[in-house]
Amino acid sequence: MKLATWNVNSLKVRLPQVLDWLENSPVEALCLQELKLADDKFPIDAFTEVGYQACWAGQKTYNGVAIITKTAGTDIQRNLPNFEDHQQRIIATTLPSPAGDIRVVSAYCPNGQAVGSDKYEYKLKWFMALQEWLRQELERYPRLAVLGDYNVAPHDEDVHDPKKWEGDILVSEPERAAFNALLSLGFTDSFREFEQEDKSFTWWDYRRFAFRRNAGLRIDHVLLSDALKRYCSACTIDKSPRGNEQPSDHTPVVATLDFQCA
DNA sequence: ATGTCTCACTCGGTGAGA
Repeated sequence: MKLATWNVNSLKVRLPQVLDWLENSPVEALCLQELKLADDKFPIDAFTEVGYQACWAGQKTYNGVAIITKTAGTDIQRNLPNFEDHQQRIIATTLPSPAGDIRVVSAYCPNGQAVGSDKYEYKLKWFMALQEWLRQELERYPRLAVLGDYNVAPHDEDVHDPKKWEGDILVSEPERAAFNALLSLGFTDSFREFEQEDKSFTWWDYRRFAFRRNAGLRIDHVLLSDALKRYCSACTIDKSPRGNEQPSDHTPVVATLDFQCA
């Protein structure tokens, strides 16, 4: 089975691309971020028409997350229970798998704007709360997958020009420490479990022809708990939607779980 | 290059956020 994540930067604009992508890349679960639409505007009918179900936590204008699933999810959780926040950045659900139930989280971690800003402080606090919550989730659901836009490039190899970006937002040491603290709970950055091309990125600024120059960052990740990692046979970045008109500035990341191969 | 894209507010130009 495949699990995927994609920051679509407006589901209203990108819905045809998402439906097209699902048709060509069937997955058990597709985690979406930056829906930028209110709950009552979520295009649930478009997904049910093509055989998918969904759960979502929407918000007007900004943020918003969803999980598009083949089978109905249970035990749906919106937002971090331990963090007072009107911004919709988390949704989680439980899905059946051959190895038993797996817990899937779609996360849109704060961007942080600039190191030292109010939004940066919010980002670091939010990550602390995410860490505490995931620690509890892991106890309850050992098979746990956390997919999303983390807005952190974990290592210099995840940055097209590490010197230019040094200490900047998305790569600063406190942000990387917050990301590593999640891994310390017992998660693996599944992309790095496999051989990958140099300069593999998931996000490119819309400006300055960044995609054409491959001036990107790898900030969208699939974190798998130890109990799931053993089934993971591949993790890839799918740049194909960049060939569309009006592409998102992020591309999908897809992890394959093979329950025969454990 | 303050570079582009999206949405809100409101019908066109500006501000916020990424």
